[in-house]
Amino acid sequence: MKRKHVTIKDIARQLGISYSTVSRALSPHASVLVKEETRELVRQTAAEMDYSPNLMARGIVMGKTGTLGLLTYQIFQEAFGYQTDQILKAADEYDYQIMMGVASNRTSKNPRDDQTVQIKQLVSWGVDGLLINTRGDEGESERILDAVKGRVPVVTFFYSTPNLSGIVLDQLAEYYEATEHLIELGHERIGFLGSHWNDNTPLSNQGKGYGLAMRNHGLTPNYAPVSTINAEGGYRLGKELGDQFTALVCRDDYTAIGVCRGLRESGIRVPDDVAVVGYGDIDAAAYMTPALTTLAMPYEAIAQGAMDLMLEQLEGQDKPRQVILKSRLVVRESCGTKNT
Amino acid sequence: MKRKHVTIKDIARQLGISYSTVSRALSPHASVLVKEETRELVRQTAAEMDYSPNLMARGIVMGKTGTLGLLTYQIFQEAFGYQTDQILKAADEYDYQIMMGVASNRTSKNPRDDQTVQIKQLVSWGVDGLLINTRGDEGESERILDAVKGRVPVVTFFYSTPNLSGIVLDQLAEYYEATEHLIELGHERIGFLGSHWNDNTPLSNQGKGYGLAMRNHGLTPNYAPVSTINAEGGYRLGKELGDQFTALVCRDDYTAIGVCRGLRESGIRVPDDVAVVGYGDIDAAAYMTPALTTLAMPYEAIAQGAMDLMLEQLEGQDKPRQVILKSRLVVRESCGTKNT
DNA sequence: GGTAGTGTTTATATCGTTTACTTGGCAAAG
DNA sequence: CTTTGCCAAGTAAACGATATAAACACTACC
Repeated sequence: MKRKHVTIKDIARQLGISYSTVSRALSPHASVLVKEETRELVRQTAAEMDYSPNLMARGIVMGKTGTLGLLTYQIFQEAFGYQTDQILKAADEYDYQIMMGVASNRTSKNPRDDQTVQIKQLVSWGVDGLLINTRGDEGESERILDAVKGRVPVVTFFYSTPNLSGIVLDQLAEYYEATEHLIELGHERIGFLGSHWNDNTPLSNQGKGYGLAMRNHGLTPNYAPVSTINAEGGYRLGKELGDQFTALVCRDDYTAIGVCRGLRESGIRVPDDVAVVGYGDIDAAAYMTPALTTLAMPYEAIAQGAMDLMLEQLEGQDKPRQVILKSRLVVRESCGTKNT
Repeated sequence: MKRKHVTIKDIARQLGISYSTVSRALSPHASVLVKEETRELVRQTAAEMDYSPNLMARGIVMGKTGTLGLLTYQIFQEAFGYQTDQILKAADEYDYQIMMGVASNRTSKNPRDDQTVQIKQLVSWGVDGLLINTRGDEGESERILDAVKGRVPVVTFFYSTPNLSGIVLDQLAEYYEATEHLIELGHERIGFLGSHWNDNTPLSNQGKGYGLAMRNHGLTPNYAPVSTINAEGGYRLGKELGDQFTALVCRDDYTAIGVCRGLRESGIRVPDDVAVVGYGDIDAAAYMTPALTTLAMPYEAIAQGAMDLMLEQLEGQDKPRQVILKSRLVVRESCGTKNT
């Protein structure tokens, strides 16, 4: 089974012409230089012979590939999926192909899961730029900067990364708004289900926004740790929460869904006894019972914005620029109403 | 802003040795041929100079890239995410890098969304093989075969593709089992919410399995069309279903979640009045109220199996082979119990 | 001292492209 | 009838790597 790919030389040999002519005829930049007649002939035989250009060869000589690297993690969650889909679409709009890298938390024999390793891998593959879905952890910005070493432009999105261009989701403001909404509904014993509320990572802005809103209204913040983004963690916590709170702000929709279940199994009703707010607005959020009040992230704007920043850098601009976006609070059933 | 990448020649010049020595010293295949001393020296200066190998150049001369193309669609749904994640993991296990293509249903100015176009693109990028998440539509097998033209090995997964190696999910058996479970619970007016039940696409096997189970138990199948995989479609249908059925088998979990909501809004209780079964076992399924009875797909086995088939073909085997897998029925609350 | 035999390094060809740089026609101009 | 000017096609040099063959040391042996 020989899997020989047809090359430009094969076409040239077949037609008895030089291969540079074939190259010119097949060139996407139709900046003349070849007789229309031969161009047509070449194009036609190329199609007949199932020729497909070797993009590696092209990339190597042109010095660019028309490809952007997209680095994500936890691809299996809906929010990441929506985000990825929008990025794909935005890149497509400008004729860029996306090469994906996933740096998950999963452990494997080789250290591919590491963000740094993935970045180097993508750079080695010759991407023209790097779009990085940040996770908001300690020293992330420096780590990225160090891995890239200025070889390609970088645009991050989601959590802020100083010294790098990026789209930042203002989670502090988002969680302030969500918490304030609960306060306005009359709640006082409001808990935050999340992580990193007292360190200085960008990830901590969720808890910070919540805490600020609480204190600004003379209330005492009360945090409960949920370290992973899944329903299980929320569920377990929900079962042991008791009547400690009358409202809960969650780090994500999965946790919110889990906590609703856990509360219900302990005989606590949502929203009658406890109001719940999630984050992400996954597809199920609007259709579960009770329908989940949540913060809907502006996926499309993030993707569009990230792409804009990328194009800006590809055109030479190298001063980092940050664009701040904010999720929209979608009020549904799970947070209850004023007279509860 | 010059973004010159460091090459093997730069290192050679720096060290005053020939670049072929550098190449060998840096070679991953440690099949000797270079003095340990120089190897170490080269490795070290390479690291210092932030050298990263140009994988395109390597790929072009070696004739293979260590990369597999993964073609998916509707990446934003959880099931696809889980599947992709498992594929990534399985590929990683064998030191293959995944290059992703997404052929969604979305419309864009250029026809990139087309499966055929994506396949050609991935082949052009020099992938060593193609893993294709099939969608089960008309003529898919021929379309893939025609786009690939035997240039690279192909392994499909999910829906069956004659003449191609692949992992097939036996949806007929799965839906037979789910339907039979409902029948055993005493239901007779069972409806199917899905699509393509009366054509001959692989996609129609869901409806076929349901229909077969019904008829084998002397019941009459009753189909309701749901063409997209989201909660909205199920929701709308749920609101107008009335008391037509006492049980529903759905094409996916999103539809199931939507239909539960729709039914509830019409004053119909799940599972007391209507039992519901979904497909996919997304994270929310186990934690919603009522917890969703659903078919859990064997993501890991699919990924592992697909990878095995791929390796088999990479090693020269070119006789197509199909492996059949089956989802597991996870019984939860939404289908109720015997004495309803 | 010449031949053999190792162990290392260096030239050189190659992979599939693009892209200056040339060359070969052929018509218009001098 | 030579010169100028264009257009189209051919030559050859990159691009960044690998691989094979050739060159070079240096020790060992007769």
